[in-house]
Amino acid sequence: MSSSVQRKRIRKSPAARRAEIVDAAAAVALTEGLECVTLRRIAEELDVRPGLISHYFPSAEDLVAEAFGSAADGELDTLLPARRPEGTSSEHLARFFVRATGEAYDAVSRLWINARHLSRYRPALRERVVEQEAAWRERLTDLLRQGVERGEFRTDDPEVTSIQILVVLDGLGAHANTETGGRPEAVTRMAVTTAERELGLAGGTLGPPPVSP
Amino acid sequence: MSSSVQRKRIRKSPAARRAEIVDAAAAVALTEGLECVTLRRIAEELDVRPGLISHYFPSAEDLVAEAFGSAADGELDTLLPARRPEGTSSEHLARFFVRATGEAYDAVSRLWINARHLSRYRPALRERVVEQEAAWRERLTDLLRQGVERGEFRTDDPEVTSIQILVVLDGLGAHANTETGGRPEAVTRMAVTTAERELGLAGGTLGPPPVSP
DNA sequence: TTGCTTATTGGTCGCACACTCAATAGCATG
DNA sequence: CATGCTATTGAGTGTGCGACCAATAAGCAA
Repeated sequence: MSSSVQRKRIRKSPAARRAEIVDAAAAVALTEGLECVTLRRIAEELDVRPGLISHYFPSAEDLVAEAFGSAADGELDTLLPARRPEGTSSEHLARFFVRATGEAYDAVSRLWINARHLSRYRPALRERVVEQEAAWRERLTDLLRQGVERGEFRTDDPEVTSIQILVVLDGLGAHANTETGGRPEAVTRMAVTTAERELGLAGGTLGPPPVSP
Repeated sequence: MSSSVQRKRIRKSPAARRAEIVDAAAAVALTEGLECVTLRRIAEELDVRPGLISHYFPSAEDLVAEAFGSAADGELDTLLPARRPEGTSSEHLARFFVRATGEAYDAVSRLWINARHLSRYRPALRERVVEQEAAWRERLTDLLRQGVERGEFRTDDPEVTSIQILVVLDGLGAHANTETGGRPEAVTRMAVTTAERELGLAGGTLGPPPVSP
């Protein structure tokens, strides 16, 4: 009756199986946390035996690192698509802030906190975190640079500005696990405010204007 | 020979023993991380049997929460002393930034990341984190309010300003476990810059001035 | 000094984890 | 249809964790 009682083996190509494992691990990492990415948990997810996961990832730590990398990659792509066929830089940046401030982003904030903490003990994960930090920074820097070229933004150093924006976002996301009540609007708006200030934009260009009486 | 081979029991008052346990747990939390606060680890630290720790903390989670609370309390007191007999508010705030930006603060940043993440799974710890967030916010708000009263600072809402400063500090501290190279000065200075801007102070009032040619 | 309260021990249990490896069976290939 | 390669299983190892509890002895009070 239940499909969980599966006896028959399903044999897949190494590439396909590996991808399947990484996908499942990334999903678990994003929803339940990186410490739930265990051989048993992922095996259960795919309805295979734990030994199989070990076969593809002889060290469990590598799977955890891969899970984070994959999840972060995916999030970055929806947050700041590499290809931006149409729209102004301001529009792209505004969309970025909408996504990165919405409640749906909490899961991503949690993942980053998770990874940043766990990387204290796991070198393989730490490497991935450093990689992803660079990737996110570069992707945002690219967008800012494009805006500068188009004359939309004005900043001496797009990279410094993008780091500043990301620092504020990290600070806002830090509370994703504890946040209870609402925050003052001046706090919620900090990321947008920072961007507008550092890019020489008028208030309200990148998001809802501060306080409408 | 070795003092670790201790047979003789040392019987202490419950209050003293409990305090001793919490102190040891706080120290381990600060240096090795909250996941190292285990019955066995703390027992070893005090050269007693694990069962004794269980006796004082029937649930290990409560010990972890207590360890974080104690460590955070201690750090807050050296960072923002409640009693400020002498000196201007600017001086106190400047000292705060020196401490909260120095390399010695990395351990504290790590502890906060640790606690914020772990509180995802442990309700008792989460409560403590929320408590400490409030305590830190209030302590900083008090300092800002005092500065406003004395005419040193100018801000509409000291609490909002203090949250903004703390958000930036959280953002800067987020990388305590991965930081490799140096950061641009404009990033390092973000906390001070934010404070100066939001408090209507001239650049350089609260820390080393930006870029000396 | 004796006795009593209770802080402390030592041992045990069950659980979840990563890791190992010989045996097995799916499936593409001929 | 038979065969060989190898993806997959099943079973077992060792570790560290929290929790539990009866037995023990430290040190205070009588």
